[in-house]
Amino acid sequence: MYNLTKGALDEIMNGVDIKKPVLQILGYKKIPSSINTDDRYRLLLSDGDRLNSFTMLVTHLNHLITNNSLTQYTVCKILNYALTSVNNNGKERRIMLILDIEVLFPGNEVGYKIGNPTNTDNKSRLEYVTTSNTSTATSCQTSNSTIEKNILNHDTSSTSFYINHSISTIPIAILSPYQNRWIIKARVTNKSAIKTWSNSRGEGKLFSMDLIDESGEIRCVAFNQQCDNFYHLIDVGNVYYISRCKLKTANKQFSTLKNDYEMTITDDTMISPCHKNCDNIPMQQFDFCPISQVESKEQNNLIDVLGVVTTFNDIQHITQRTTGKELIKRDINLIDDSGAMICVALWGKEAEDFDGFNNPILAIKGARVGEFNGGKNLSLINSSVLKKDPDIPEAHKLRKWYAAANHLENVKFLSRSSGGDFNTPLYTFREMTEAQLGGKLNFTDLYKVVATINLIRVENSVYKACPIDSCRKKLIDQSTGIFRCEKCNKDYPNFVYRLLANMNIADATGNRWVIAFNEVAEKILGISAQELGELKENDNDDYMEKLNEANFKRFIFSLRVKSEVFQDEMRIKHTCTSVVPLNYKTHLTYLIDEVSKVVHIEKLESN
DNA sequence: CCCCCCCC
Repeated sequence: MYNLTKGALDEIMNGVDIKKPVLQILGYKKIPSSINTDDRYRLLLSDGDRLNSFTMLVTHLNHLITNNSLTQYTVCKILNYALTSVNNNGKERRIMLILDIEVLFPGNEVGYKIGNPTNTDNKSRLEYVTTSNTSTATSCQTSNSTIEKNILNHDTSSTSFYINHSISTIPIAILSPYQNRWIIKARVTNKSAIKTWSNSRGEGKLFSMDLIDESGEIRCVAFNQQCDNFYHLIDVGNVYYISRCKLKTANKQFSTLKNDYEMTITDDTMISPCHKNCDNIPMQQFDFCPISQVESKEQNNLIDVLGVVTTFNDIQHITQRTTGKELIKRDINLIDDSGAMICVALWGKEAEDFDGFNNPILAIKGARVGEFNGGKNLSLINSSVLKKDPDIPEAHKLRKWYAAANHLENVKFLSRSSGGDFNTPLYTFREMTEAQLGGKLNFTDLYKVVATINLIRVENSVYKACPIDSCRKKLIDQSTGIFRCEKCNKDYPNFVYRLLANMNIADATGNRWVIAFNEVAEKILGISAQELGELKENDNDDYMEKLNEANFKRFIFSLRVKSEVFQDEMRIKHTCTSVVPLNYKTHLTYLIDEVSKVVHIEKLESN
């Protein structure tokens, strides 16, 4: 009824590569773990003849235990495993590390122990084992040092020396601070730039890289001298033999890599390129989260996404508030077949060099989830990896999806920019009036309009305001260096400049008088309230010129309609709540599904 | 030994 691969366990423990053995689970045990590390599970396996409990599940398969997929009597196929050894009270013990497993028959369906398996004897553990297949990597105390000398002291030109040898490497998944004298064979999937730091504990430089093999992944950091020694030897995408790094507990806060540890390069570390038999070492691994699901992710979560670039903004120069540091940022919009679109922030050189034309596909590992204006967004952080047009099946699938029509219909926009609100309609002035008359637009509703500034009223565009945050009323200048606030009923020696831009803006269908205050007015005028106030004080011509510069500027205005009674007359007031500059380079990120309308307006205006 | 990820 159930065909187990009889005799497989003994053979596996003796280093014979058994392809996909079928085994029965007779039990499992949680291995006590230290704080901050994942639990490890040890399985009791049977091949029908023999029992063996020196088997371990790789931690990223722990969910199979917790979701009860690997219960007693389960018959499963071991799709991939690695043989390794651990130090067990001074004795070397071979361990079968299960890297991938498929349940053939659930335990409750099988319901009994197959055959009458007996304990394997786990002796002869120190003999050297050759393996022709690197998937059954082995580690053996006695042979390691010789191999290390042979392979790692060679310069890169003579790497062919060891290519066909069975090098005793261990899987990344079992690296721990308690393992020494190991070698791993791993692919570098990401390499940071060299970074310098300076703090109370000292200063220095470092670079880090992400390493991956069949069993797992780990971050590796090189400081100072080692940073200089190794930085130029490492190429992203290549496979290396790496030995003798120091392991320490990883700080999960800064990395998405699935490993409890990270490693530091030491004086003794040796790194040697491996050019052959690397096909089994995986490339970058992603765990893509559908964009629609980002909505329910918590702030600061690190996630992987795959999406098509629909639009991208110009770079922005930003001053970091806390440090005054100049930052370069670029926002791009990603869409995927989950029907959602999200704004992703790139920083620094990555932002500067980014080319988003022709709708590239981006795979991003470890982007940070942020919240703004009630929406969600993503931001690349130091440890994030950005891959453009990756050659992976998911990307090809997404490309096909994007090439088909309708992908921008019914898109859910997860991000809210400060400029435009996706939820507000884009109207022409005529449409806005019709909407009001038709009862579609309430008097408190926001709407957007693409318009040009005809004229800014010069009078009162900048004024001296009450320094009290909650007041901000226009002060009466006593001409004695004392300013009176009638609202507070107080005199102040100081004031703050505030802006009030009273503008006439027009599109092809009409025009309106609108008012923009402070931050929004600063954006429109391209000058801070303080600067404009000083300009007005010092040089009226410069002040006038600055204001006139704003004429004929084009924006997407977000406007709020408000009615008020003024001198017994009902008036409608339009307040500008935000603006997005419209220039030929700006991609209208927030207007994806309304681009045709913008184009339509532009045509009208050019007539 | 480092990086807590920037801005609207």
